[in-house]
Amino acid sequence: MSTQFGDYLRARRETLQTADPRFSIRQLASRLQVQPSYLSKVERNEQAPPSEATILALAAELGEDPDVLLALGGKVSAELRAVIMRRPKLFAALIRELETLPDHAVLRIVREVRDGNW
Amino acid sequence: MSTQFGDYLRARRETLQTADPRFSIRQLASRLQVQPSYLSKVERNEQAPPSEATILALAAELGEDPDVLLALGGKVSAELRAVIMRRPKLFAALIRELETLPDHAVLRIVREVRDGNW
DNA sequence: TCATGTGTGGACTGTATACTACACGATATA
DNA sequence: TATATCGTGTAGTATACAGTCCACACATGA
Repeated sequence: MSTQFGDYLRARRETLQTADPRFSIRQLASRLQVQPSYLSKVERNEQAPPSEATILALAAELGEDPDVLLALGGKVSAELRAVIMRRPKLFAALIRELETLPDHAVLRIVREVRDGNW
Repeated sequence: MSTQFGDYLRARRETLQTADPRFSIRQLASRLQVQPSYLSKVERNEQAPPSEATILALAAELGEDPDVLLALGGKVSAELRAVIMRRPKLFAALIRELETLPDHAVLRIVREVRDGNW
């Protein structure tokens, strides 16, 4: 298992906690509407990463990028999946093509599309 | 529910069956290593679409595009998800940017990347 | 010392997923 | 008229997912 999620979450939460007691497991769990013991287990990788909805809430609370946190949890957002599934052939070809392309090249595409050069 | 999957599958299989008895529910199910009653239910949308593995086997048997069939089943392949999860921020930005871009423009990107213009 | 807050342990739960097993009646074939 | 093949109906199942619930021990501050 990607034992990453819990470690990452714990590190991030503990950092925030030093400056703000609202980031104790208990208080954070309460805002996420889950049980503290559950969150504790997730942080210690005793429990698989939460659902997409909970991870998104978590990202919002921790000020993290939702897509990154979802990826750490082994997920891709339903939103992105929906975009792909609308034109599966097209996006499958694209993603496979870009798999090995370096970051800066992909970013250039993103920017050019955004600037309307297409 | 996307009542599409079953209809599509049934139509495709029946077409093939007219020319080749190997495409009866029973014989096809046998090659897929599932029960015929299960496949029958899937075709009549009485049962949710199968797992990714079974859909991929189905696509191979029917000569269909795996990504398209997966999409009809409401899924995105683990392979593509893995590519996204390796660079979630990058691919999330890209996919959202391309969401509304017309097919031909996306295809142009695919071709240009393939031709090494990046 | 007592209330409050902290993290954690153990057991259990509801729902979904992805099927199987077996049987039935209809149809076609020999 | 056996035999085989067809599609389908009913019931049941194993596993994973995404948590809950309650209890415990420790620490801190009033």
